[in-house]
Amino acid sequence: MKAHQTEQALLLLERLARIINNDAGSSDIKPAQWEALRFFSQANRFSRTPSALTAYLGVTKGSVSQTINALERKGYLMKATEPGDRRSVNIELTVQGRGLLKNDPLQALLPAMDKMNMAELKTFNTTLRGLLTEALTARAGRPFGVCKTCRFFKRNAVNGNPHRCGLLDVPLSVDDSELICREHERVTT
Amino acid sequence: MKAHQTEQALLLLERLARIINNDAGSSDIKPAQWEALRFFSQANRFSRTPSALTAYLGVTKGSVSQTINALERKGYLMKATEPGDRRSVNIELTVQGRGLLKNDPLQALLPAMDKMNMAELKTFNTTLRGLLTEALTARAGRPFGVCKTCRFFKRNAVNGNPHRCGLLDVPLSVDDSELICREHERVTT
DNA sequence: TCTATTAGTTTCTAGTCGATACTATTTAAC
DNA sequence: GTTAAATAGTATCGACTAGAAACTAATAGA
Repeated sequence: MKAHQTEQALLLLERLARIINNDAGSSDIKPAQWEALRFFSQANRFSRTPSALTAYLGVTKGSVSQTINALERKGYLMKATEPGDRRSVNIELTVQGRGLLKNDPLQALLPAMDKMNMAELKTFNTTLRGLLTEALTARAGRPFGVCKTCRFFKRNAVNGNPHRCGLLDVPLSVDDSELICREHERVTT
Repeated sequence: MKAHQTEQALLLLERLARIINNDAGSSDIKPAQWEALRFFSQANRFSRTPSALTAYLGVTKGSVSQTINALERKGYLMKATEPGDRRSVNIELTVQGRGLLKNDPLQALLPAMDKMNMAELKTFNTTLRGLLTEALTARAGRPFGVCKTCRFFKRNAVNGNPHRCGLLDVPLSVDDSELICREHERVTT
């Protein structure tokens, strides 16, 4: 009985995954490019680099390099050498890039989510997080996550810059603390 | 507050989707080829055709044709002309093809699912089904599903062949009724 | 019968992805 | 303080994926 439900879940997940992953909408942006745009729009300043995207997506750096080049060619992001470390590249979305995200095809799922109430949504998220963690550990990936749920996050450390990252030992603005970080380690409640 | 949970759900879904969709495991089988294998292993005899897979995946027939050719080349399936309609092709997995599915990389998610109890699993499935339906109607896709949950399914119609499909007006074995059909329309309880 | 539809294939172009080999820069070791 | 190792990224190759468009062959309909 439970085996049947499990089978169903896998089947549903697989189909949903395919649609989410594959539906590039009507624009000239391919699925992998959408994922890059989404990531860079949500990553904090330590994570807006090709290597962070590489870790996030779990693909090789060669693939990421090409995807980023394609987006740069199309004018949706810009690359700049990091002053502190001239090996690394900082990526910033252009106005066009941010504009594109307003029509993200992933938003097609919003109506279905609106039908859920708060409790259902939370349960759903917990389940998804469990599955994601399982899948990530199976391939030795990092979970990523926003600063304020990280074990290195120090709230109200100094005034002026309200928060602080205890790992990198740098100040964090309120905006920073809402963004995704490659160093994120979930706090173990 | 709810907006935040929704955002989280989308983020989680996207990452999980990427892993599910993209993890081809260690074999020489690519993601799209896995999906084709999974489909043909679960499709009933009306649905083991290139066009059914085309509808299921929501891609163009050209892509499907290539994927099927690749699998045939590798010896995981066989094509045969349908006697009744010589335009259409019937696809049958080979022993090697079925053997491959025993090591489906999607099984990496099973441990996480085992942690769920029956009620959680059912809730999860309902949620997924809602999302899938939403996503499918947005792109005018068919839901597919197993015969016994179809509105055309007639239980115990005749003896000998216990069940029957009311749409195609053909007998169905017990095995048939457990398989996925392209004509499936969910019964509206 | 002539036409439209349906099932599939082929070819083209753009992009994805792993693997491998490569450059440039920083860090660590001695 | 130079040399070695690690890190960030790029370039190229081959296999695959995907949509688009042009095509063949078979069936269904007017």
